[in-house]
Amino acid sequence: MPELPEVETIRRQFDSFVVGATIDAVDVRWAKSLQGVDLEPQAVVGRSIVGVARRGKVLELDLDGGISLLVHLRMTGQLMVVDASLPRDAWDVDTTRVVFSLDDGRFLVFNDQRKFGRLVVIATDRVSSVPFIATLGPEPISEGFDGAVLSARLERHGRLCIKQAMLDQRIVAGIGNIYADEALWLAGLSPERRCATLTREEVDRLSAAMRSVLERGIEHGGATMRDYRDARGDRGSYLDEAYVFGRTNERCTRCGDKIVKIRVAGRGTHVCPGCQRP
DNA sequence: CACTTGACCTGTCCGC
DNA sequence: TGCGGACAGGTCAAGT
Repeated sequence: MPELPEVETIRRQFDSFVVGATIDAVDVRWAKSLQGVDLEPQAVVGRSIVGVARRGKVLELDLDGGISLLVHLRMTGQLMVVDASLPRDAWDVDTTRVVFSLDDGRFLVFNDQRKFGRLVVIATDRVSSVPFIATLGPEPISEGFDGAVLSARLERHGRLCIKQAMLDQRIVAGIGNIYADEALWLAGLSPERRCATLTREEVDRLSAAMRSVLERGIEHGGATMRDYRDARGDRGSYLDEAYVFGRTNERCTRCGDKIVKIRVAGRGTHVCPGCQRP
């Protein structure tokens, strides 16, 4: 379940060792995985990767000629760059959906067990019109993000519980189930609190906690439950450091209470009953 | 308009 | 052992 830190990890890797390469060919194994908007998916062939960006959980590869390749990994998607020296059966597996051949002999491989991920080929100046980009809220690790911004974003959603609001990409971009639980623990807030009941001081704490856990996630190369891999095929180690996520029945490092897993807004949610009181 | 449910997918784990 | 069903989770479309 790649969230902001996982996608940012991949973005940085692409920035350092993929930008400059040219796509020589595309092999599509599952047609729905790669789609074009007003363009054939094959429009990427012959183009070089000139830049890479991230918007929320979406990776944007900018190609020359004004074309972009958007990558949304959703739950089980993996985007890896493999060296030509690796034997093909080491990386070409039955979950491989799309393979891009690069001009330097490497392959850009999209694996996705559950086929939820999407690669979208679109004109760069039309990227903002793609549904999963168009409605994105502010970046929680950007310079200007603070309690005032978050407070304004929550204003119209007073009856929503705070965890559900955090998962809504229109309110804030890039947070998923893992980092929502982590940020709420760090801020000492119950995920079930209604947005309208949060004081300004609590929203300040929460905005700072979001930034903190996301940056910590990036430092650890993201979080791997089962499927997430970075561009090198490596796992992220954040869950070794997690405060509550995946630590059901373990002791809270802050108050010693036993961490429990509950259900909030239909999602598995990890909380410390001691320091996240409703 | 706000909120909920279903669809998209496949693998894993649980209980019977 | 075998099997049905719940669950995992991000987003959009459709329904209430």
